[in-house]
Amino acid sequence: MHDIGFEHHDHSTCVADALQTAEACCADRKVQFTPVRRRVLEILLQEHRAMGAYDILAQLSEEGLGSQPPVAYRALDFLQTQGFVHKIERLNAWFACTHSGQSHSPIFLICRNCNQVVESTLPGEGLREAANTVGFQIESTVIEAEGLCPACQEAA
Amino acid sequence: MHDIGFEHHDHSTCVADALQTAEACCADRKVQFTPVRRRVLEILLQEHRAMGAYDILAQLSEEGLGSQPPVAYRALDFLQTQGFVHKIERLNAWFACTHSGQSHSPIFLICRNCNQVVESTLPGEGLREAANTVGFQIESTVIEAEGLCPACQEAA
DNA sequence: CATGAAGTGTTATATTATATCAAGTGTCAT
DNA sequence: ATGACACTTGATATAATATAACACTTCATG
Repeated sequence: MHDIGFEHHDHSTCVADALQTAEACCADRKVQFTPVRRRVLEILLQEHRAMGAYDILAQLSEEGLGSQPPVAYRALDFLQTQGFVHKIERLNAWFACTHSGQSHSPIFLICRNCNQVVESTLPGEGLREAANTVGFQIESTVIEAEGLCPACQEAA
Repeated sequence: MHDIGFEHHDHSTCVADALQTAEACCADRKVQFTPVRRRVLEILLQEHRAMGAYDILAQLSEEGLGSQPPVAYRALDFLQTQGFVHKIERLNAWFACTHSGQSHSPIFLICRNCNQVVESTLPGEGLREAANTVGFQIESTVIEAEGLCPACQEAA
């Protein structure tokens, strides 16, 4: 039993479960869940924290799974596209998704002191309320949406 | 008259106005609105787009206002602290605030095609609704909050 | 005039991310 | 089976973003 997230959490089975979910998901979608991709996801699940690409690369490298940046970035891009990990823009770091498989718009609560990250979802009421329910004290927020502006929608 | 934001906008006076607001604000707060800081804000206001720190630095450099990265980053940090510019994490770029002086939680709509950025604020209803009102089509969102988790609040 | 706080100049370096080309692997239509 | 293609990986190089550290100046103030 470890402290994971902002509360106690039994971490012993969730890594294996999440890997299995991802594997099944890839089979469904007919995309390849290769050893490197699997291992990168596993590392992020085990550590259960936001990790830099180069932290992950260091682990891969120790295990002979590749030692150059593109190896890590490709795997991370793949996992992100499949929705298994998210990039935390504020930290330039990556985080294993805790709702893999389900389509969702995640929000992240990042502790500036211990660097712990918790993934949540936006309830109807808003970000402040989501934070309140877990006792998180917000100091600053990043809210950005990417898409097409009206002019570019017309042009397309 | 130029197209600024997602609609027509008279840009001729707003740069000067914003600079004046910033100047007054700095006087109030007894912080220094130095030439470099002023010029960086002016560049961002004039361009009215998200710019990389090195784009700004290039302009400063042409004008003899400093040629090394720290010059730009220091000015940007200052302007951000004062609330005159925001960092767009998704783009690693900086954007002059369109609501300087007022305290606010900004949200940003970023067009992936033309790279135009519009700053808005979160109305009661939420991000989707804010986008809808200006005709922006959201494809992905970044919602991150930084602060203190419950454990670190206790420790403090 | 000594002192300290804030700002700038400068060198060096750290950190994050991508472009590009070569080579291996599997699928599948012919 | 084999040639064409899509996809993945290996490897080299480099780009882009950001910070550490130290020297120097300026200016307000005790």
